Amino acid sequence: MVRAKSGPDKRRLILDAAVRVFARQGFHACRVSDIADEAGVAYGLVYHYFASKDEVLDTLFLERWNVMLELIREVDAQPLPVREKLGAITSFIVDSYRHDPDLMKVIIVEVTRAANSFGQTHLGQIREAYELIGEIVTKAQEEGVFKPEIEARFAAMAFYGTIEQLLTGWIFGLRPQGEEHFERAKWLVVETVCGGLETSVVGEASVS
Amino acid sequence: MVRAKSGPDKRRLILDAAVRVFARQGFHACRVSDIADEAGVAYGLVYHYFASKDEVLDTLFLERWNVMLELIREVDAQPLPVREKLGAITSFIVDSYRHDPDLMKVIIVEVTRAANSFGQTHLGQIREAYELIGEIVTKAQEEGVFKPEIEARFAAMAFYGTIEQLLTGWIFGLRPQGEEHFERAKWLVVETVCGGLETSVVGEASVS
DNA sequence: TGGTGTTGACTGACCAGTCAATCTATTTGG
DNA sequence: CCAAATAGATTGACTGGTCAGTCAACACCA
Repeated sequence: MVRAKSGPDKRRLILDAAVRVFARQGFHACRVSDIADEAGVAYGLVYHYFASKDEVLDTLFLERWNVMLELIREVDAQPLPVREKLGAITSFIVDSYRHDPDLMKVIIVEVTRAANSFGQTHLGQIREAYELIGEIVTKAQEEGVFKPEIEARFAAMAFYGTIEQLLTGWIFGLRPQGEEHFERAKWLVVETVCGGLETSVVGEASVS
Repeated sequence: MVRAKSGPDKRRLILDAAVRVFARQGFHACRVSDIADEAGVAYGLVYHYFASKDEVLDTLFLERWNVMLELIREVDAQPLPVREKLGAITSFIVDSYRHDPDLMKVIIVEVTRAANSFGQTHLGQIREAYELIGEIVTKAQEEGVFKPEIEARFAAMAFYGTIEQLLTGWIFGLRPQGEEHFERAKWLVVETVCGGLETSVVGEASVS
């Protein structure tokens, strides 16, 4: 249990391999042997570390999601303007995708689907994120920076929905990727959600 | 081939049963025999009307998605303010959910979010929706109603992402449902996406 | 020597898709 | 007006292949 010093941590090896395989073939379409092969490990070892194929996916999701929840809590605790708080969260998620697109693909594509069949486990985690973001919005409303007529819960949903759709666009290859796009996307998300699509200036419309 | 007058159209029966079964158990988790049983029809008949289990899902998705694309085209062609155009689209999708939640659940959970299997097959259709909404945004930008600095494609994505997240919330029981909520949601989507979350008035913030 | 890590062949269940037979309705021709 | 012929609709038992999970044995370290 001490798992001591060196040696290629096989458990980690399996998890990382699973990410690649799930991303490439999808959770349902891949076999456990694909994961083992990808990890360069015997079939049975997967079952030494995980109770089932499902548990591998669960682990991947929870590992990452909890890091995100922690980040949101930290951000929320700091005395920053809403735009910066939402910006920090957006930044974290976009950077997560930049750093490991496969993992984010698996989380977004496979877990939402899984929330259907097994595990209210994930639903609880997802709800938690909603609520934390909702609190940030509520505070902004109390400060008078955000409109009171849009419920905080709904606002949180719109914010998260925009980000998730952004990642989905990247995952499906519907949106351009690359350093510059990632950075610009961060600004776009915050600007769209906070400022809206309409021109805020009062002046009349000008046509070319 | 004439399929003439009456008789319970078995093909339709199978499709409707499939919606219920897919919504309840998920596409992968259900058996073709479940669909046949639910439809009160022999196993083999499913294969008389459809080439495969996949084709049943394909059919369900395309049937509905094409109606939506048509609606968007019609709305776009009319000379209405952007808010009303986006409102009409939102309305259509929300009403689709109200009318047949199971079907929308299947479309969103099994197709729209399935980047590997079905999403890939229907990328064209999904992209089409993005582009049509993008055109609406572009026109609004030309009229000076929408900001030019947020790319139309991104705006379309934020809009669609918000709606999809809304339905996802309903599907997984994370958001309250019912007539009043459906109607209010329509307004909220448009107000959030167009007007943004921030208070538009210039005055300073007031603290309680 | 005991415990943890590691192996991979094997099994038991499951299920998509096939197919030959049966049924039902419509058409033909006598 | 009816019988035979034709074509589609409907049935469900069966097959072939797949794959998650098991397990008994072996390797390596303390």
